[in-house]
Amino acid sequence: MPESVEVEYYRRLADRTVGRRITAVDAPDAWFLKGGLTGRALAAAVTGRTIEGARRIGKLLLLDTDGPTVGLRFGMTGRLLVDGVAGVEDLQYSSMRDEPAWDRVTFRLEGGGDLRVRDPRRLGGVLLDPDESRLGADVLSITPVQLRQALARSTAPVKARLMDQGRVAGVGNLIADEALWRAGIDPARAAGSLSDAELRRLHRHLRTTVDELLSRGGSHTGDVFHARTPEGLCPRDRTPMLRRTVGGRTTWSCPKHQR
DNA sequence: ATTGTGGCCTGCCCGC
DNA sequence: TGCGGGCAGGCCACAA
Repeated sequence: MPESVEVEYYRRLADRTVGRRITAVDAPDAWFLKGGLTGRALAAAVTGRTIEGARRIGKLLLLDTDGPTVGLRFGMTGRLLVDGVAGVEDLQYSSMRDEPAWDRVTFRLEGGGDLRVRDPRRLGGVLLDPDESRLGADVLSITPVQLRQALARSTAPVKARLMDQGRVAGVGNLIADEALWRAGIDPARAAGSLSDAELRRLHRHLRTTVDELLSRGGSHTGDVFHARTPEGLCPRDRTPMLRRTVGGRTTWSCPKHQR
């Protein structure tokens, strides 16, 4: 599903729209417009505007125009298409069908072409001038100090804190499980119970996990991904993987080396 | 404030 | 062969 890795691919794809002017907006699905936004208001705000940049904070894609900023969220099944090209071909848990009925918002661009969000399950959304201050440090650039601050003095499971977008932006279920597996930390541990050494280890693995998933091609390319089954064995020590719900999410971990 | 839970969205997969 | 239940997880509302 789109975690920070996929949204980073989307950002790179969206770079193709920089310098192009928006001529029209199609927003047929009112549910997809968030924060009281209407199709009419969105069209009025951005029609005639030129896209000046594409940024990403966590899982939020931001399109800066010479007017307002458009925020795009992809949930777990949303794909970005620019001029008919998909930002991600292989999206776990979504559908690869070419189904225009799933286009929830389309920004038509001058001279032909467009940028659209295709989301079968409608879990994503569009925001106008989203409040960026509500997001924590981005996982691709988070510092050890920021990670410590995000986890310190919390009794919540470390995995839940990692996935709290207001503390660390961009960690979804697969990245959380992969990084904690690599760091040898039990996802259910209280976030505030990590030692300095464990915090440093987690920070290192978080960064390298995301770097590797980016170069491999997606959040589903982690070492532990194929072990997320009832018969799955830990790729490191061949121990049967443990399936639990942690932080409200299906969680796979190794009961032997994750402590 | 913090933490946990349940609901929403709907295509897809499995078993009968 | 068709059908129905369960599942996936990001996000939000709400409760304690």
